[in-house]
Amino acid sequence: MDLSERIERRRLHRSGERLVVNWEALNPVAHLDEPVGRESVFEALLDAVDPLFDNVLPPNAYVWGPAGSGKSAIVTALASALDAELSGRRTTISTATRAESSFDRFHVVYLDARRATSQFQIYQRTLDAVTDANVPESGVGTTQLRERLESTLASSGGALVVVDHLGEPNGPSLSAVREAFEPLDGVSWVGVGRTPPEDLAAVPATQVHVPAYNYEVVDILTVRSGLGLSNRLDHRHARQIAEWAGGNAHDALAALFNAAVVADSNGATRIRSDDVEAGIAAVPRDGVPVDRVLALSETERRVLELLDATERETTIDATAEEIAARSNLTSGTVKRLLYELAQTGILERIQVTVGREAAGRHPSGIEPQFSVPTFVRLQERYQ
DNA sequence: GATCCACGGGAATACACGGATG
DNA sequence: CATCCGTGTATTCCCGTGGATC
Repeated sequence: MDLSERIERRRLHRSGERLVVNWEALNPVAHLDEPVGRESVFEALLDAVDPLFDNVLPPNAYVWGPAGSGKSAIVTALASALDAELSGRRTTISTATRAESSFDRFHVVYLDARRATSQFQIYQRTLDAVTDANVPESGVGTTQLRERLESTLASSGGALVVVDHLGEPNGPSLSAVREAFEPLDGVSWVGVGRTPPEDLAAVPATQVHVPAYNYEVVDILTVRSGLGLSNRLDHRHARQIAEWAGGNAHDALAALFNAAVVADSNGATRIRSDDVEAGIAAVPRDGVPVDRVLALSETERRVLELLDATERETTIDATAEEIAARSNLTSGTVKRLLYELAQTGILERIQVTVGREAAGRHPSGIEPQFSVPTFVRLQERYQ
């Protein structure tokens, strides 16, 4: 640490200034109101929903692109902007004439398939978004909920439902969304996923391709760190992270977030090279986005938190015992959960040398496939 | 009483390996 | 030498139960 940095640190310490002034700006799971550098994709999306501006339901559509290309950032921004725009005026999209005061208008609804995993959830959350009335969370059948959604849509102005994160393990597929909304009048939907349309059956004809980021990742890091840090992120470091991330904005932001966590916990007032290295090292290549982990059930998240404090390089069996001892779950259940998490890609089974018995199938160990420090930090914040 | 869903528990299946068999 | 078999684990799959909600 050179003298000027010492002085700077002392000054900041005295003034109570912290490295991170806004964690939310660095949060790789959160999106800005105005995504950086995706203007042409925005235009293509607006073309896809263009009939809306003539008060006509647009055809269903499919938005697709690789991991970390900003699909979620774009569609969340678009959905809320469109909904706000359309809430300002009544529409005549629906043929129904019943005049209801507050929710008699067209809605644009954003659904996260990571959280709306069943057909029940899809209806529940959609209905909740288009009505002011209380929508039951359980105790009522899926059919009943669909009927209620149908009549609500008929009396209001209809809806465009954007369903993000399609085709992930344990989540609904594009065809599940089609089946859910096909029987309903007054709904168009936009599916969002990674799968190329040629690998899907019965894809909507309207498609928007979101290509991977390229040079824009540096800009994203610059904008985010500008909002989140009290000291400018060195451009060299931004370039280093972007280069490593190879166009995946999620991974780049996770690395930046981790670097900030390390630097902050060391009391540093700026992000240094070592922080960047550590931040990058904690994000697995071709890993799973942190939000998928945050969307898991409370029990699963607890297991993953405890897993972080567990010994590495040991068998699943031993890991499960250790976690079970610190939770109120049985080791059998923990073991099953760990296996399930491995099946969905959140953990990966690895070869392990310890504990190999003479006979029988070889045990394996497990390794997280997501950015652990990011998850742990966000998990704490969101509790 | 109905409904959805998370848990727990355990049955069924897959795999590894040494030894037997063709 | 290639396959099959038996035994012991690891892993997957499935279903009943109970909490929470309406």
